[in-house]
Amino acid sequence: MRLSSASFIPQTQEGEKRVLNSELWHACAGPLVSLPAVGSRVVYFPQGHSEQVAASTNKEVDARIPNYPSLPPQLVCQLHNVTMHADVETDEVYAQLTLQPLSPQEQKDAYLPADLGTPSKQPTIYFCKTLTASDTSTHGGFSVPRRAAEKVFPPLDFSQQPPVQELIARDLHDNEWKFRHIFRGQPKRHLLTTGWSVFVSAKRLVAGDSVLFIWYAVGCSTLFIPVV
Amino acid sequence: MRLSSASFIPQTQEGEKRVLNSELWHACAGPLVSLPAVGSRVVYFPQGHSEQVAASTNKEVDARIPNYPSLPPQLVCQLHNVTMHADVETDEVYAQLTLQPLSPQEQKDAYLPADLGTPSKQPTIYFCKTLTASDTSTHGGFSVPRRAAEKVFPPLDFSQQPPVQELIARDLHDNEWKFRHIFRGQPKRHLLTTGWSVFVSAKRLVAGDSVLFIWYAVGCSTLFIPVV
DNA sequence: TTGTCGGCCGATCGCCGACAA
DNA sequence: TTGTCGGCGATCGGCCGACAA
Repeated sequence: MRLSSASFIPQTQEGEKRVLNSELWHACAGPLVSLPAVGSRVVYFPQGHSEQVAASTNKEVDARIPNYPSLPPQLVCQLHNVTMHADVETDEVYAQLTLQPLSPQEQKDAYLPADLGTPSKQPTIYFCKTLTASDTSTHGGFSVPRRAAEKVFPPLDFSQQPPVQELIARDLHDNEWKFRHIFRGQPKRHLLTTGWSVFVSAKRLVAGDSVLFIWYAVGCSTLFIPVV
Repeated sequence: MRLSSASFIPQTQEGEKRVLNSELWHACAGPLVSLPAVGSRVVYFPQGHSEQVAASTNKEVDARIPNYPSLPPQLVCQLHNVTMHADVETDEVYAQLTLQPLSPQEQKDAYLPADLGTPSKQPTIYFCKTLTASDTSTHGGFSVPRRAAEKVFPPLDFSQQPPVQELIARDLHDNEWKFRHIFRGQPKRHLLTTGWSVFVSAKRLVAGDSVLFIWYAVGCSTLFIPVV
């Protein structure tokens, strides 16, 4: 079971992009995941790390994390850098932390309480849906929950019949995805049609997987190209 | 550019299968590749190995081959085991050698001239073709060079009109592939049709890639099921 | 001898509202 | 409100010989 995500993010500046992707990263990671602040002190458990990597990759871990017999079970470290990543194949999010072990003297020299990390902020304008069999079949498109569409997608032009627009979104890897968003049927409902199946097959989504959309209202108008 | 291969190998016994896959492995590796015999002495160059791995994977090699500053530039080793492998994704062949470094004393104790390796024997009954645009397009099948088909494929029943049969082959991973082999057209030519496109997409073959067929005449008749 | 193409037909894709849960 | 389905048109896959390199 996997989670795919897309955000409607304008590519205005590098700085802004990084901030927005950080928000998408946290939205995918969930509210329980928090990252410690750069400069704070963290305790690193080599053995636990080895076991977790071995469990998640089902591979021998020796080649990646050499077994140093002299390594202590836990190390007090200073956090130098934090970068957010997403697996190229699965979109699974993970973070890379650069740690520097502190000598016993350094630990005494300037003791500071450990940073517990800033709690992850969930974006308010987003929705997450578990995909149904119909959503992932080749027979049709993606049925968008009504309140989700009204909250997250830019408003449709209801003077058109039927109301329809093109959505352009970007995923964690900054890939661009285009979706045809239409409001049709009896009773009326929001659907993503053209472009949806490409996304499903590219992300290898199956029923039971989840998809997450977030939206930034600011400066996005140019990205949503209304279809005449 | 990649090489895909398939052999028409009966799955009679484990032992025979191993021998046959060894032949397919050597056919893919090419005549210049030879493997030293188990028990012989080989010289291992850690630095050269690191550089080669780094070049072929385009990745940092530090994580896989730790840099031991005290490691000598070359090590005389005894070869304990040789296993042939093929990459699951690309079918690229490679071998895994288990080496044990010999102490200076051991090297002196029983000096034997280094084994230069048994030269790789190319199977006589095989053919290799570089795929054309037509071979890999979705429009049609695979055009088999006439002499290659007559040499490697089992003979067709020309009393049928057109002559046609089903070929069952196995690749290096022991996966089974079925191809419809037909002799038709004006002028007449050998073609692989049904089943070919599945192979192309599964192996992700493109024009310029090569495909290699080998055939063992002994005991293969049951594997070639004539289509009525 | 064989690489590419037009023709053709069947399978699949994917958009539509109907309908019911 | 929304998951699934039948209907259907459009597209694509893939088998055929024609033809020429």
